[in-house]
Amino acid sequence: MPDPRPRKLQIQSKMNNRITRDVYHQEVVKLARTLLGKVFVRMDGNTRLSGMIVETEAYLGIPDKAAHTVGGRRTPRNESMWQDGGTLYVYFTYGMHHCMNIVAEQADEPVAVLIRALEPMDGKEVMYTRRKVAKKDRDLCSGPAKLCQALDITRDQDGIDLVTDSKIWIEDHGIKIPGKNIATGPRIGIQYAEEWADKPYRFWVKDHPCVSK
DNA sequence: AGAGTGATCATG
DNA sequence: ATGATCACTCTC
Repeated sequence: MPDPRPRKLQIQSKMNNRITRDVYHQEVVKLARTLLGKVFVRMDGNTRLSGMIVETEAYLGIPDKAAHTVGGRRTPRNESMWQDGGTLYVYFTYGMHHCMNIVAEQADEPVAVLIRALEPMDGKEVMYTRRKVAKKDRDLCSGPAKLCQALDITRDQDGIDLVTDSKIWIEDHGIKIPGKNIATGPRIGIQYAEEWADKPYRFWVKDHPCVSK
C-alpha cells in the first residue's frame, strides 16, 4: 500500500526512525526476532536502497558450534563480532560470496544475527543491475549472499556502526510481525555443528515470498 | 546433485 | 608454506 503522505514528509520521517543502540543491546535471539519487519537501508551515492528484513538467524557466540566465534575464536575476519551491539559484521566465503550480520549485545560478547532475506523496497532498479540472474523482485534479496550483492555490501562495510553511520542503518517503520506470523526452524548450512545444528535459531515471516529457499 | 571460487585459518 | 574448509548460489 503506497504511503499517502507527501514525499518530503515520507523521507523526513524515515530519517527519524533509525534504530538506536538499546535495541541492538538485546539478547541475540530476541534481536533476531525483533529485526523481522525492520527496514535495512544502504545509501548508494544518492540512491536509497532498502528492504524489509524477513528472515534472520541467531549465532550465539562462544558456545555455539556454528558460530565463527566458537570457542572464543578471535581473528582478523571475525573481529567485528567482538564489537558493540549495532556493529555490522560482513564476511566473505566460498571464494565469491559476502554475507552480513548485525552484532548484538555488548562488546566482547561475540554474538550476531545473520540477515538471510529482505523484501526489496527502494532502489530495485539498481539491485537488478547487480543481480543479473534475477527475474522477479523476489529473486533480488532472497538469500544472505544475494542481498549483499544487490545492496553492494562487501568487506569494505565490515565494522561500520549502524547507529551512527551516514550511509547504512536500520529503520523502524512501525511494522509489527505478530508472534504467530513468525516461523522458526534450524539454521541453514551448518550441518557440521553437531548438537547445535538442530537448534531453532532461524526465524522468518511466515509465507513471505522473499524468504530464502 | 555438483561445480565454482579464493580468502581464511589452523597446523607445522 | 600448505591444505582443508566454507553461516552460498546457480545450473543441470
